[in-house]
Amino acid sequence: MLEQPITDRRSKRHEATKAEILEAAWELVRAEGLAALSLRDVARTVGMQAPSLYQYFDSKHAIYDAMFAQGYRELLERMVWDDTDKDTRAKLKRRARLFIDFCVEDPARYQLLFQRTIPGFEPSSESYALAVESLTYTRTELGKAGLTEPANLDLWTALITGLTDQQISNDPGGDRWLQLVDEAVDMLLDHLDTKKRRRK
Amino acid sequence: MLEQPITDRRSKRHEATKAEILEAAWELVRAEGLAALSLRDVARTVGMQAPSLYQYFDSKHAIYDAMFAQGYRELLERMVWDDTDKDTRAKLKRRARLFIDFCVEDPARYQLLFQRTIPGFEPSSESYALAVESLTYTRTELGKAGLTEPANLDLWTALITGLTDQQISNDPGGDRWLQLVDEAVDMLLDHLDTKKRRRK
DNA sequence: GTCTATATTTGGATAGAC
DNA sequence: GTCTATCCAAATATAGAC
Repeated sequence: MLEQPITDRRSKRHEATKAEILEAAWELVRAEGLAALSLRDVARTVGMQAPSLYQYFDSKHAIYDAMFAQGYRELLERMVWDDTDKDTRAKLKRRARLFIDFCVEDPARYQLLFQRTIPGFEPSSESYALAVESLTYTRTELGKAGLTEPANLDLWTALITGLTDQQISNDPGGDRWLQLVDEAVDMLLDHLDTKKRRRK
Repeated sequence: MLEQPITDRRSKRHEATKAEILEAAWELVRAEGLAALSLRDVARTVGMQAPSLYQYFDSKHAIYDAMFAQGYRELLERMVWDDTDKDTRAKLKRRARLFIDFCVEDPARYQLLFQRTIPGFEPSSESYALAVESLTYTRTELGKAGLTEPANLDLWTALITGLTDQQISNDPGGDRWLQLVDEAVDMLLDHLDTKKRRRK
């Protein structure tokens, strides 16, 4: 009897406000840097007073945690969306490009998801599960393309994150390293082909 | 007449204390994370009160700046020290290994020197000059080994920082990506050889 | 050159009124 | 659910005594 339609409407409003708060947090983090986020700023951006935020998030870390989860959900979504079958090389190049674009378009997010830089922050197990899922998914995809050996997967991740890192650190907004993605993937695949052939 | 020997002794002592402060800062940063550094902690570690530090450094950022310079001086020193002539491939492998070891052995220093993560900190022009010098030196060395084209140098830096980044982020204390350094360098050099041969 | 005392700011978080 | 008021802690930095 207490469960009325109004409850749904309320919780919907609640979720909407949470989303609004997170959007403000992303905005600030992109502008001021990940570590510079403050609750007062977030509140001001959404037109609230800081204490009101506690109706939606238990702490500042809870906000980081929600952003962490949101980031990985977005990445997973893009990967699944992109999942068409095609020539292996072309597919791997697109995969690489998809990941690098995702990182480069929002360095603050990259920092949050892939680097350990906020002192004291660790994702909740629920959020962390999303990170694991995205890693597993990537591994499966690479496996389908013939990249199965652990060492080869490690070489892949090193190459891709290296391009990402350099692009973000040394040419933000440009494409100096983005241009090299296709060549880099070819280099890696050629290398693995040669390795295989030699072993026979 | 005012320049007496005592002045030298005093300034020597002063420099020694500065060095002591920096050593304490490194220690803390390695233990607590780069961003977590506080003047109080530094002072306590060297057995001082926080305000006394201002006799040696104008601000917290000045400490970061001195650490930044120290880091690059150390890197330059190692690079020059390692500078023996030898087979090109072996030399490049050693160069790669030297850089990656330098980064991996102190992730906090890596963060300070190569990533932009402390909000508001920018190295002074004197310190930045050391960063440029180390980059120039590296480029010269790679040039001697035949790596001259900008795109190829960019591919090199991407590969090396990628290995570094993965080793630090995903296997701290281990050698999962360190093991791959030689293979990665071979991969890159083979690729460049092939490229050159094809163009002829 | 080091200290104590303190100013100042900032920011996370809580209590309680409305 | 939002606010005001406030607490508390931490941290940079300065003033001035010794």
